[in-house]
Order: sequence, then C-alpha cells, then structure tokens
Amino acid sequence: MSPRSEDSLVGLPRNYLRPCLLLLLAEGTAHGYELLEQVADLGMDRVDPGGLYRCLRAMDEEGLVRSAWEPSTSGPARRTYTLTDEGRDWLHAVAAPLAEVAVALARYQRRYQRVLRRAPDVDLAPQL
Amino acid sequence: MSPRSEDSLVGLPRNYLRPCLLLLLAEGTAHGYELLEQVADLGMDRVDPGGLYRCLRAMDEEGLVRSAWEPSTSGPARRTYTLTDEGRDWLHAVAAPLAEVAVALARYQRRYQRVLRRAPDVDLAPQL
DNA sequence: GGTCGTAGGTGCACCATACACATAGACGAC
DNA sequence: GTCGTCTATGTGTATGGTGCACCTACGACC
Repeated sequence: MSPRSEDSLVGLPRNYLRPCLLLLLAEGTAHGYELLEQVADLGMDRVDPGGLYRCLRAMDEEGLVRSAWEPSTSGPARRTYTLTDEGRDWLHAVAAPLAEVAVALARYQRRYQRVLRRAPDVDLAPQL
Repeated sequence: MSPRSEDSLVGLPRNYLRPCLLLLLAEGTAHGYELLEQVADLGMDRVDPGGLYRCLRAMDEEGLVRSAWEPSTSGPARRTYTLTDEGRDWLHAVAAPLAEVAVALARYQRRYQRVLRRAPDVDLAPQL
C-alpha cells in the first residue's frame, strides 16, 4: 500500500483548464482539437477531450470566447474560438490568484526542504 | 459580469490539504485545531474545519497518521495526530507531483507575461 | 469495405470542496 | 445560574470539477 507516483496524489489547481485555454486563445485564434494538443505544453498532459470541449462551450455561453464554424477541405468541420474582451479581462483577473497558488507552493517546498534537512535518514525523494 | 478577484476563479491544487497536513505533522505532533490555524501559513486561508477533520480522519484510517486522545485541563479533550512511517513515505511521494505543478504554473506565468508584453494596451493585472 | 487520423460531442459516476449546522467542555461576565 | 465566547471535534448535504467511457461524422488510404 505504499504510495505510487502515478497515483493522483495531488493534481493541478482547480479550474486550471480555463486559464490555460484563455491564455492559448490570447496568443491566437484556434480550434478545440488544436488546443487539445497545446495545453500539454502548460502542464496538462492527458487532458480529457470531453472536458475540454465542455469547457470551451461553457466559456462561449459566458461570453469569454466567441466561436465560429469553419469548413475544412481535409477532414471534418472545425469550430474556431476567439477570445473576447471579457475573456481577456478574465485572463488578467485570474493571474493574481494563480500567482498566489505559485507562492503557496514555493512556501510549501521551502518548508518541505527544511523537514528533509532535519531528517536526512530517508532516501531523497525524486525532485525535478 | 466582470470577474471579481474574490470569486473562486481558480483554486489550490486538488488534494492539497493532505500534503499540507502531513508536512505540518512531519514538523511535530499536533491536534486538529492547531493544524487548522497552521495551514493558513501554507496558503490555505479560509479552510473548512469540517473538511480538515474529515481529512485527518481519512488519513488515520489509511494509516498515514496515528491519533490519540489527550485530555485538556483548560477546554475540551483534543485528539493529537502523529505522522507514521507510511505517512512520511506519502509526504515524500507527493513532493514530485507538487513540484511538477509548480513547474507548470511557472511555465504558465512566463507565457502569460509574454502575452502581456505583446499587448500592453491593457492596464497591468495586479501581481505579487 | 475497413481502418486510421481528425474533429467535436454526450452520459455518467466519483470525489473533493463548500457551507451549514451540531456537540461539548472550560471560563468569565452579568 | 446562565449566557456568551473560545476551544475543539465533528456530521449532513449540495454542488461542481474531473475522469472515463462512449458516440457521430468527415476525409484519406489500402
């Protein structure tokens, strides 16, 4: 019953997908499948496609993004998403809370390192 | 409908309470009410007491901590928690995933800053 | 025809979280 | 004495994000 690293002991911040998508859309218009690959660069590996499309749909209904169908010659039609001004506001508003999370994590890690130094009898935990 | 900073736009990492409690218990035995105040130092302000006690209870049943009642002369009895070896393993195992989250957040922020520089027409978002 | 890659989507169950609320001992104030 | 307050530990419940499975449809290739 020892903990295994592949278990979901902890996860990314709650609702982290939304800022990721908004950030990517702030860099340029894109469609869902494209975003599905790009969010991996932001730490979200193994994203659930269903959840991603649902998230985009929700942000569309909330006015954070605008969507438009775009026919494709090679494959099914794609829905392209564009960031709205409100979505940009949201992106800026979420920066502060995210920064706070980063600060909290930094504090945690500093404190964890202190515990490690105080009890160096354990084999060092894997660190990046 | 503009986003307000006090809204829960994003939150701390999922399951973040567990590592926090284990880290605090790695620093020394404590009881729940004490931990309730100390987790604020790790970024968890406004912790739900119910959730904290439930978390402690769950970790007790999983063998990550051991609990013992301790009578108090000034106030109700308190339940003191002690970290077990298994709990210490868990603490070390969770360090890597947490570090990954921190890395992901750092990447996000760097990329967000790049977007900010590319579109400096907006008033700068509050940053720590 | 069958299969693969692209593209978007639904249904559902689990579980963490949030919020409200309950209990109980000790202690000082009125 | 009992009322409120602080300490201390819980329960009940609803919400919602997340993960997993599954489905549709188009184009291309063998």
